[in-house]
Amino acid sequence: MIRAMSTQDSTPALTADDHLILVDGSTFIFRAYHALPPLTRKPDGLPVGAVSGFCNMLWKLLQEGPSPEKGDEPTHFAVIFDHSAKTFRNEIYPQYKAHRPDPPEDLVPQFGLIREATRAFSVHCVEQEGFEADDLIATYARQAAEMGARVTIVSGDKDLMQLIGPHVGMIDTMKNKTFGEAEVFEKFGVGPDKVIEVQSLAGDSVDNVPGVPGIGLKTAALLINEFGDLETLLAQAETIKQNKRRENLIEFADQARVSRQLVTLKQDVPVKVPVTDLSVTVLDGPKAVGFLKAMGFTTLTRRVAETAGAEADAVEAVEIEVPGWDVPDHKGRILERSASSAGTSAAGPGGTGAEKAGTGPDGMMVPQTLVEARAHGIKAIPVDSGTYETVTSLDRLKEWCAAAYEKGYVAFDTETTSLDAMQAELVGLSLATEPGKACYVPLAHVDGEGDLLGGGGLVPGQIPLNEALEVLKPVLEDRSVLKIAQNLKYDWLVMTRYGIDITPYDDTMLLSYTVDAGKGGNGMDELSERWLGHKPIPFKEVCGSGKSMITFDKVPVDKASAYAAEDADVTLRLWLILKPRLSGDHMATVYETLERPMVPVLARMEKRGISVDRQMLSRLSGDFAQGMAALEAEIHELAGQSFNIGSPKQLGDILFGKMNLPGGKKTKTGAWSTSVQVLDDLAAEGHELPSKIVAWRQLSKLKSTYSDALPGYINPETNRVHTSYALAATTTGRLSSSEPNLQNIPVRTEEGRKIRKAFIAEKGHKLVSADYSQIELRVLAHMADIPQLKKAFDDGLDIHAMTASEMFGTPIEGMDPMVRRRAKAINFGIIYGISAFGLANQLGIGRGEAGDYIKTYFERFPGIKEYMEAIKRQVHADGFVTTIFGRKAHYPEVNTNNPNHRAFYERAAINAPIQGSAADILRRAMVRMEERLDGSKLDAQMLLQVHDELIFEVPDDQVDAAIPVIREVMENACEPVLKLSVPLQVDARAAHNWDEAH
DNA sequence: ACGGCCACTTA
DNA sequence: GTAAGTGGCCGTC
Repeated sequence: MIRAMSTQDSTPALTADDHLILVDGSTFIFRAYHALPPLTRKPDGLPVGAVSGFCNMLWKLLQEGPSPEKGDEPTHFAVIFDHSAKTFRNEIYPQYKAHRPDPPEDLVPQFGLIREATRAFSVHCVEQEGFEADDLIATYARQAAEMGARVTIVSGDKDLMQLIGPHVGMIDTMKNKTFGEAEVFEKFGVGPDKVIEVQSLAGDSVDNVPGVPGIGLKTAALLINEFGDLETLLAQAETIKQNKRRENLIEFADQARVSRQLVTLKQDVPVKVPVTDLSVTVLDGPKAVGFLKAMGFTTLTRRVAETAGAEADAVEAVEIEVPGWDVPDHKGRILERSASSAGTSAAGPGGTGAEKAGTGPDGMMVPQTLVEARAHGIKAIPVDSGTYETVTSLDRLKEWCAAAYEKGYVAFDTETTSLDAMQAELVGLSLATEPGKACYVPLAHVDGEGDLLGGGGLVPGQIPLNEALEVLKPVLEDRSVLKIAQNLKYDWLVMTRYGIDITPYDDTMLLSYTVDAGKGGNGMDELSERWLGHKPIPFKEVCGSGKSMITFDKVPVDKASAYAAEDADVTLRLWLILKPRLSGDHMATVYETLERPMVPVLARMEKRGISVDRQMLSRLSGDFAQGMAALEAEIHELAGQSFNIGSPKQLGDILFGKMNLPGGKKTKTGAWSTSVQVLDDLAAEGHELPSKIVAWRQLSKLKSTYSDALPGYINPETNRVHTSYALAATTTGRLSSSEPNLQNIPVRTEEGRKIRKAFIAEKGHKLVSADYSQIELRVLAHMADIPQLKKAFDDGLDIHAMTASEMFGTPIEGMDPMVRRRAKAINFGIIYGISAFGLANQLGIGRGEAGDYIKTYFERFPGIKEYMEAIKRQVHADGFVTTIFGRKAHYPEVNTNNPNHRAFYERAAINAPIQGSAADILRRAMVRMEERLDGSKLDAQMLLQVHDELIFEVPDDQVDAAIPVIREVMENACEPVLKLSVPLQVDARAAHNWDEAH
């Protein structure tokens, strides 16, 4: 509740019981504007997104204070703003913050509104000419701290971190992150008192603080930790060993001193409003309600009215004048959204999402806020690796298993000798049953001190591996205990090799992917920082990296224990937070049907692997090398000199410098472009060299990426290649494949297909390739409901020829192949969120002509145009789009003001439901395929997935029986939940190698 | 030793 | 114009 304090007669000094909150208003405005979805006031389109974020933040702070604990409510409170752009710093260094662009036009009117909002909440609003908000904050913070009061700075600005100390804390409400000395140390590598020294060396490109060239944060911290402060360092600069570093420190000493002045906050501003005057005053209910009503923030209006005891209906919205705002800004780009949905989105972690949140119409809590409440509770228990148990006896292990039974769930994680699950050996295993309650069970640590003899012996005190697994197996396979893991596929694969098939299970990575795809990574470290505000011990701190990396079994047990148990602890906490987020919007169905069941399916596929013909690849490498050598000689001859053909830089110098060919195109970084397009153009002008370069590059790629590299992936135990599929790597729902990537094995050229021929079936078997024909166009025809397309698919027509016929009026019979090619390019373009620029590039025609094609296409297929517009509306309003099965793909930055970025996200959003729905269908097919083949008499095994294709290995005599089963499962993959209005068609073939099967 | 850039491979 | 991963080069660590 708001603390009522009198300010009438006296302004007493602050005491230890007081708590001053200083809100950095200026930075908040910018951050809120960029982080939150745009929001405009209903009647006139006045932009108010940042205002909304600000009001919600302010209200929450006034109500609760910066932390949920009781007694943290502020007694003193002020919002501090920058007065004008020019400050005393510009006199020291004119370029300071000089390259800042003007604020976006729809932000400008919100500056004044936010000051008004501050006053409407009866909060002090302070700014002073000649000083930045940061200086005022520094001054107030120092004064209050000297009086013994606590100070909380509300800001995300790292420049304010120098103020942090015993009395002064900092909180970033937008990221839900608090900063103490530990966080400062993490960021700057020094304590708050040395932040200035580090900043003066490292500089800051955002504020245009120069610093010393060649010195970044890391080096700066190193130097300051060694020398203490800037002046000492500069005085002893001659003693620095590194040549360049020493020279720069000497040459740019004065620049560093100026930088120091720029970053040092002024703590003695002659403030016009004394700190004692900043006490919290009684909220003027009607005043606040009047303002909020005028802004159209219905939810917050109601809440404030309830709390302040004001009758919302009785209060008139105040008139708000915004200079220069009379014409509504409707460029069709910022869509109106209900105030209630925008209102609370600032509160959640990862808060850029615009999903439905907050309170329902009757004020009841809906899941999103429950999730927030829960997250808060979980965060309150610190992650502390000192509290974990190292389990060294069977009795203790049994206790932990009993705790898992008691709870009904347990988070677990395996530690192994390798990132490759097919070669990894179990080293230990961690468990967690409650936040903060976790253990590590070391099983195979060795004392490998690296000496030549000795070492290699098991560290004493570990439970024998087989005995531990005997105890754990019943728990890991018990239906009544849910096993929770992060990226379970890895652990599942490791454990299945030890004879344990984990079930049932949840996977926090897949939970995150289901609800937040597109918002960022789903790795544990990232999720931990996002949801728990905690940075787990990095793997490389335990095992090192690069050449000096050690395997986990060589890690000392205590160190391993801290790392491993923390992983289980964090995993459990993430589950507690993420699992409830599945409620609503069919997210649980998506998780249960498209994500979770994929884990064992993919694990089995990876485990099976595929055979490659090592000799064939080796011969190919030889052939490619010969071809390259011949081309190399010709190329050097034509160039008149020897150079590295693989270096685009050197090649550019030769072609466009020495030989003076007409270049023209440049890359992003300003270098000459030597892309195929450029080289092909040169070849078309009759130059001999470029086409040889293109041919050389093709061979070089085939050799290095495929024929040379693939044999290195053959597992010595199985003699097969085992790729790794990532389930949560793409925004759209596709899988990705790596180490090696088997989803980009060459197919287009004759030379390339030789690589594909090296993928072979085992003796007595065939490879069967089954691929969906035009699955994305079919999905589009269904989603956008296009009669001509649907009919064409029903009738089994050539879809590109039909498109051409529809567009250009030419009959399908005897059609010019070039006409069909254009239509095909357009069909692909549609799937990719077409642009005239892209189509023109693809077809080698002018932008205008390409635009005409698109126009004609939209006239013939108006439903496609409508579909695209609907998607754009949706992604701007909600921040995400959905597939036919309800999978979400988020585009949190789609509302950016950069027109190019905006268009890019719009195209991606148009593509996502098409690509993603197809990916969903594949996933459904794969899950069922595994069940179906498993339950049949067939010995057919699913080995690979390549986006629209599945590859199987089938005994010779079962091929004819397997193919109809495979087709049947794939063609009916949508059913029974969805009846596609277009048939799915699957083509399947069998052969000894992949090239001929495809 | 690591990361950005460029080029090339697939659906 | 969409979605991915890998390898070589090259500059900064």
